[in-house]
Amino acid sequence: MAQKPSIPKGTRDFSPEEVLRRNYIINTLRTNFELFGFQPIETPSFENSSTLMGKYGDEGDRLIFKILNSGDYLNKVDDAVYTAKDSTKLTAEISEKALRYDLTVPFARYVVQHQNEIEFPFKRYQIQPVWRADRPQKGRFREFFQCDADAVGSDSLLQEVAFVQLYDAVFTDLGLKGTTVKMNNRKILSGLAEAIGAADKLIDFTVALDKLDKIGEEGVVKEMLAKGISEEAITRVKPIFNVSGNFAEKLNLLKDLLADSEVGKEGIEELAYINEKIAALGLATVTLDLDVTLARGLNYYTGAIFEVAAPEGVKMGSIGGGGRYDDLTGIFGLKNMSGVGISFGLDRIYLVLEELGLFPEQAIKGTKLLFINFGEAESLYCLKAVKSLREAGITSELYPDAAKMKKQMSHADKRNIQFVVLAGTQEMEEGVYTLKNMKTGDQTRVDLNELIKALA
RNA sequence: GUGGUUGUAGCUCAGUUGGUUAGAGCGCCUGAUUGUGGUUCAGGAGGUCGUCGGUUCGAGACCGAUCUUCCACCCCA
Repeated sequence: MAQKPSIPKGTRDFSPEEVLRRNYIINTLRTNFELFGFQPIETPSFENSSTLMGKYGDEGDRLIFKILNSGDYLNKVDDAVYTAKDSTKLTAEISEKALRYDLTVPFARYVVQHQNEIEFPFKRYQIQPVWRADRPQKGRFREFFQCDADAVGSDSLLQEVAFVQLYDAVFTDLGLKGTTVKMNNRKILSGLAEAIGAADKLIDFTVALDKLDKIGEEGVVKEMLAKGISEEAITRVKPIFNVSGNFAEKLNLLKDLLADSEVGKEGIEELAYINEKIAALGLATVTLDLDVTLARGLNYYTGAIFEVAAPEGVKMGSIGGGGRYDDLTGIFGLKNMSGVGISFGLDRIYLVLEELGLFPEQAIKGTKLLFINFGEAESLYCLKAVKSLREAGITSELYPDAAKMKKQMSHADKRNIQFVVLAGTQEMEEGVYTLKNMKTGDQTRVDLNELIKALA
């Protein structure tokens, strides 16, 4: 079947069942975002290249989908650039638009562009697809949705507190028990690097540290050595490789390590503040934890760092993450605008809910009742009932053709429709409907009012 | 971007060192059953073996390219 049509790699079609389930998650997110006072915005699928390029590092630039200019774009290219075959330079000349790579940079652009209309602090949420020219892997696609909530224009740590509560509210609503919100702080990481005399190697240090649960202590040490961090420095920082205890106990250990680091102490204070407030307010299902190894290649996070781990026993990486960036909008010329935000990993949450069987039947049901079509007169009789049922909020429909009964029944069965109505001449004469429960096989004759009552 | 891996019916997969007409299960269609689906029984349809090229008397199998799948790295949600 060579001629079979296909979709680009890393993209997906969603079946009706999948869309219903995704919508269930998205609706839960949207409800809670709004409950917490976040306002929805949307931005275009594509931006000017200049808005996106250079914001995600060299690696990021490579992964941005570029959109070819319209018209005879090659004809306008500088001859020297064309003959040189320098892809980077050529790209700039033949493409001036690119697909959205994440929601954060467009949001920063939005804030700067509309700064005079926005009332600060501004809290927005945004649920839209983004695109990356990455090589697909399990759970990694070239088109996927991001579900972000961010707050700009406030340095208050109460924002961080609210985000922990937001995670708690969402995962509680989804019935997902046992998730852990892991927190860290960029200032602690800076402090650690400083304390061991490797302040200049902060990024290498954190990237290596972040891999602890993946490659183990030995692997991390090896990578740090390879990056030029001294053995002595590594020995000093080793206690954090296997810290245990609760949030406060871990903080105490850090206090010793970071006693001489101003920035480190600041980070500890921030985390302690957040932990105290959360402890006083209480959480329903989420556990708040401190994870010093949390670093997630986040060059732009300056304060809090969040990551959400799925319940233990579920083989799944993080299902959410976020953090604070003090200079969110600086790249677009608006200084001193601090932002903090979190993201929910829709696809991964979907996989976790599916694995644990947590999608509620109710939220994903389609049509509840199908009327079997026996002919012209009977259809009209049925359609009158359909109208009343729909007014009563009951999803119902009439099979469009007077096809063989077997075909219609089988259709109801395959679509998982729980009830069918058989209404032929007999029922019409008596003004009743034969209602059949497809699960139990039970059949009863009811009038319209009873029919509505039976399905409500 | 680097290294590997996968592709045979709608789906999941067999297919011997290269040898007639490529199979199974499930699904699909028809009938048993003209007012009863899901179960059962009988029958049937459906494949240029991802694509293009090469080796060979002969290729689903071997070689090359390309696309696709999945995995590791890089990076990331």
